[in-house]
Amino acid sequence: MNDHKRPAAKTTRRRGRELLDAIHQAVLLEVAETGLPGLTMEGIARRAETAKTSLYRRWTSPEDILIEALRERYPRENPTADAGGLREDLVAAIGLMRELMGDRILGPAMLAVNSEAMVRPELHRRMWTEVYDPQGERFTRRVMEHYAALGHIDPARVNDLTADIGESLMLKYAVDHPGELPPKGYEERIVDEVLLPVLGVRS
Amino acid sequence: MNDHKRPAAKTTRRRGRELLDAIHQAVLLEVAETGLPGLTMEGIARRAETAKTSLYRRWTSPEDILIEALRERYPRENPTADAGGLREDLVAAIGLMRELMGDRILGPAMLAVNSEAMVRPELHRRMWTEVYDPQGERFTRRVMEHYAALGHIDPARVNDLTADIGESLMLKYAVDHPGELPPKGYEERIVDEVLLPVLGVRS
DNA sequence: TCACTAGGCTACGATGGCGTATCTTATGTG
DNA sequence: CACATAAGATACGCCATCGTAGCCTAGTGA
Repeated sequence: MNDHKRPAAKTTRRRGRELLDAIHQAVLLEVAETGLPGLTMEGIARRAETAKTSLYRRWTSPEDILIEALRERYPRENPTADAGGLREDLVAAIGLMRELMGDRILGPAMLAVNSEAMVRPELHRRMWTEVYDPQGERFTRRVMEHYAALGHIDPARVNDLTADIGESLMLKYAVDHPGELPPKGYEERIVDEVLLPVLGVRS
Repeated sequence: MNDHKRPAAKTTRRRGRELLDAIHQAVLLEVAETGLPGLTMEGIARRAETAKTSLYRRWTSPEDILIEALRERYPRENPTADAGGLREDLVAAIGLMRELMGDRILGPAMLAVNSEAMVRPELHRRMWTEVYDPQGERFTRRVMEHYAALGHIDPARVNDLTADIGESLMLKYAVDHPGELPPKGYEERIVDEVLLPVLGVRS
């Protein structure tokens, strides 16, 4: 059954950037579906419609592909502190996390990776050194420090613990409601009912 | 080399409770080490030093064994509200979570299960219906409601969000510091710096 | 236009888990 | 003490992934 002219889909051979993007896409979809431990070279190859050998030529493990994909795709948003006052900036900072969770591809992928990272410290370290660190992060804290410097809030109230509250509540929501996003207005509630009181801002 | 009395280790054939306990122990250790997706009938059998067939006789999947083991071993502590006043009770309630995290066997096992559950809603549901629900839980909330009923705090401040803060911060600590326990005094900081201000208790 | 390179295809033995069947034997009960 | 039952041991065919080898070919750029 060998045609002289095969169907276009088969004759077009992707290379370089195009192929790389397809593989990155594939590894993210794959990990979202099967979980990190279920991530396999064959699976990635199947989904990317490429050959296993092509993968082995460049990477030595599924995890390497994944980390590379994440490093490229992970959002590097620049949080504009002082965009709308303390309250709005806090809401926006926490909202960044919702955006990530809500991303149809990145969201589930990050979830899968992070849940593995809880159990594998090396992976956790790797994510920080190879994915998160290059970007910065810690938005909420930056916002808090900004307004503390302006004298709007007591600097003593800004620390590792208080800066973590917002993200931790979003995280817990994800843990308690797998596959769901927090309801509309959740960030606002976090800010109004928790963060502002903690920062000593009276409503 | 056949003594009438062989070495206890080989001649003693465990059954019933004794064997069951060994299997439960094995599945917990196993899942802590390999993660839930790595959990396998053969692995459990090896670790429990029993035969794979003995496992298949009673269960149909590694996960079933695990859930059963968790249901039996999961602590069913009765939170004594009103043991030492609002602050102390809150610290104690959050401390229950540390106890669990610190348990050398149950801690890692729960971690592994929960991280999988984030990605597998059915597992999440199963944990709630078959492990958590039978016990009650929601300690922090119970404490808060107790003192709200006494008029010590504003009932309006007690809700799903505020009741989650303590556990969520402990959870985030676990996520950010795999394999570590929060430092001594962490629960106290959570209560003093976050919960009390949120509940409107002035320090 | 031609040669080189990157990508694609197939096959391979190895490993390890799956779930089942079959047989042997220890152990507590009646 | 004999027996029914629960536990242990061994073996099987099946399947998926592993990582590598060998070869083929499309696309690119000199």
